[in-house]
Amino acid sequence: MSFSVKGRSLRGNSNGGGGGTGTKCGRWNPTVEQLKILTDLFRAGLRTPTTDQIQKISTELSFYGKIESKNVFYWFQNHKARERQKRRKISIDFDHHHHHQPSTRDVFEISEEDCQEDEKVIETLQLFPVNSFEDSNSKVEKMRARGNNNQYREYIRETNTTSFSPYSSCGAEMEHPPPLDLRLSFL
Amino acid sequence: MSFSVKGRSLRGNSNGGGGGTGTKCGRWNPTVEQLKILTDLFRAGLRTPTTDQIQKISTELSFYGKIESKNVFYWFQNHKARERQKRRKISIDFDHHHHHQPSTRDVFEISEEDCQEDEKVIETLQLFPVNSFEDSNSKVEKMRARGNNNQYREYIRETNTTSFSPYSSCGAEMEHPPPLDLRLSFL
DNA sequence: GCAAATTAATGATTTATTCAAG
DNA sequence: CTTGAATAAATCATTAATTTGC
Repeated sequence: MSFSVKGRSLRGNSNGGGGGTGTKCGRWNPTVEQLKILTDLFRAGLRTPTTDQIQKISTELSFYGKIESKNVFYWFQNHKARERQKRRKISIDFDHHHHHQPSTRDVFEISEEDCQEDEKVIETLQLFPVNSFEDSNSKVEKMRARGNNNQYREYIRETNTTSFSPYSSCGAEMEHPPPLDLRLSFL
Repeated sequence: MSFSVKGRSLRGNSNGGGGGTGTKCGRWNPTVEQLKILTDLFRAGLRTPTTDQIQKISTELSFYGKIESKNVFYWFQNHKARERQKRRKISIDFDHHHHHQPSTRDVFEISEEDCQEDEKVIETLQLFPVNSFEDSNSKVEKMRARGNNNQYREYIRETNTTSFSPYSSCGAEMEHPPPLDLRLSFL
């Protein structure tokens, strides 16, 4: 019996420099902004940045807090792996599940009318599961027709790199980061 | 505020499935018993029940009132999401309260790394069928079950497995449902 | 006390992701 | 690159709580 006692210590552990206890830095801890940018890059399709890209990202993120190139490298490594892991687990469960039970997906169709005045009526007949093996094909077809989400992945987020950064010029100290769309253009 | 009173004329739906008393059908409204069981299952670690688990749960809960599989599915989806949401909000408040700085850890925006989803501790749930004398306050928050897989989104449209309770036909008198400890064993 | 009015919960849908197969 | 599968997040919509004026 394994609990996953994953000590998820409550937040607020402002470690990595702690409350004035010396200058010792533990491991890198991304700030919200850093995390947001990294996540956006990931969503934009970036998975394994090149050394050059890592360098640029690191530089960009350094505006929001201390960070090293290796942190960026590790982040992508870990994030990619964990996302995959998550999906893989689902797949395993899925297979396992279907190994024990046939898909129940294409069974019946919706009967919006199971709400009825008199609860006495025995709807059991309609509701009885029954084996819909012979009919499954048409049902599946219907499902397919509806279920397709033709949403193509949006790699295009980066496409909007209009190559202009109000911050790139002049050495003015920037107080606030540019909006995301612009920030992503540094790559 | 912010309630969009959208036309959709009410069709005089008085109440949905409330406790097995005469009803029409609005949306499903869990009875206390149903809610208790669902909550217990969630506390026990169940997060994303499989299709067959949903079916069993639904059947079990039908002893207490009308219910459909999809209700169970939705309940877990919503409950899981809202627990997560709640936790996230707490974190934010916590951080605000502590004047967190941008340079420190700032994890409230889902960082996959801290936000552990439901792990897989299926055995835990399935192996402690009975004897779950849950005092409903133990700190087994870490326990997670991952029995998951396919989501109902499509399934629900094709399926309409209303579990009918022997009670829903009123008059019929059946033995009272078993105590909770036993009830949880149906999974 | 009691409903109309308003707010809080929460059931039900839709949308946006991710990985991976084709 | 496209599409299939399976969500989780965001949102919509309806019901329950509650507040409020009488």
